[in-house]
Amino acid sequence: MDKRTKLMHTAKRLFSENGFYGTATARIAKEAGVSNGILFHYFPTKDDLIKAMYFDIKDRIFHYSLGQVYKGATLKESIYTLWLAAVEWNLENPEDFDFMLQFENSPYYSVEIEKSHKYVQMSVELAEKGIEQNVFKHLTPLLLFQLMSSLVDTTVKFLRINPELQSDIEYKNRLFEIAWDAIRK
Amino acid sequence: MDKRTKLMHTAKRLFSENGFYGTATARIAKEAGVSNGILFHYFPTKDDLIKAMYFDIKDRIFHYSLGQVYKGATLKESIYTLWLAAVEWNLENPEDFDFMLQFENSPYYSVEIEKSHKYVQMSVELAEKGIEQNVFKHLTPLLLFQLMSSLVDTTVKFLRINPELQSDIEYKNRLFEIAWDAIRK
DNA sequence: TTAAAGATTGACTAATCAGTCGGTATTGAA
DNA sequence: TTCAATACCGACTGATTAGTCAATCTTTAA
Repeated sequence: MDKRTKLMHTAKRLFSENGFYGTATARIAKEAGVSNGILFHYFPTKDDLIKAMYFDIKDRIFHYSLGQVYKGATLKESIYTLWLAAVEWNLENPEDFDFMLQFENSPYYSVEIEKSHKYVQMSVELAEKGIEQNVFKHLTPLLLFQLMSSLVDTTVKFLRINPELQSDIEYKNRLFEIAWDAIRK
Repeated sequence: MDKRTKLMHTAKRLFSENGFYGTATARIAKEAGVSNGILFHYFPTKDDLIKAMYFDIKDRIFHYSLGQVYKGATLKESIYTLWLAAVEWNLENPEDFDFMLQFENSPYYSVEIEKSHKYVQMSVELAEKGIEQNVFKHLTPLLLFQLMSSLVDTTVKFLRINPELQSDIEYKNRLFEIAWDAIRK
């Protein structure tokens, strides 16, 4: 693993444990086993590091999710697949999840940043389709996506505190129905 | 306004603009027009200040919401009133809203802190009632509350970017139906 | 073989920060 | 009026922080 990646891994762990505030760049470098200087070689500022990490995480969850949906699936099936992919990815990557929540609720975040990502663009397109087909409630597509996302986040938080339910696919299906009922007509 | 309150007001503004990370205690004191020492007189540490602010905000939204519900209301009416109260309070107090989101998604936060508050306790009781009456989905009451809360947050964020919809009560009702559909049987 | 570009180091610094402290002013109850 | 508790001040400090820099090593391609 190259040093740039090592830095991001360590930073992710420290940020999710101690927050942006509580994590010194020197500590990131030290625990990553690299020099202090190399951190600023790859990321000119601490903020650059934080932003780079955010886009990296979004990319990874995007590719993971995309690999799950299959052509010819109904709209509900596609939504279900994406919902489940997001839930499971976040459960399997708790540090990424914590980091993302922190980032998205910090002053770093803006709607522009959100919209700029392919993951959101794809989801919005799907929402548009659902509205056209009269399956979803007639609301702004972006809103439907945001509602869905926040329900995914809440579901993940809940399943983290109740790990015994994580493998119960029946229960997960019931959790999906919440999200589905929220957006469907 | 006493200095303790002044400090909390200023801190709220600065934290919501620049985050916990980006806000120095000295700056809070300066912009509040009080001495540096008095901040630490009332709040032994910066963390104490942050936590005190969080509980203060939760108290205020709790009393505001409680004043809105009336006896003899149906379950759906009560939920609607609480939903609307939360949405409007957050819209009218954007700094409190931003502060709270930041806090709840930072390492400061835990389920214990959440459960400790009367606002949550009252909401959970209401959720239990809804489940008993077979009106709500049969899921953990705390989960139903958390889902509701996250839908409120998303709604508030959305209405902030679309201010022209804030006074459209018809539209707000449609936004409420999302939340209602999510939790009802 | 050479030379340029990129990777890497770690000691260093100027700025900033949370929190202290010694002292003064104000209040309120006895 | 007294006295103790509390409110308040702001200069101060020791620790920490993000970011720099001059130097060395490694890689690559001509």
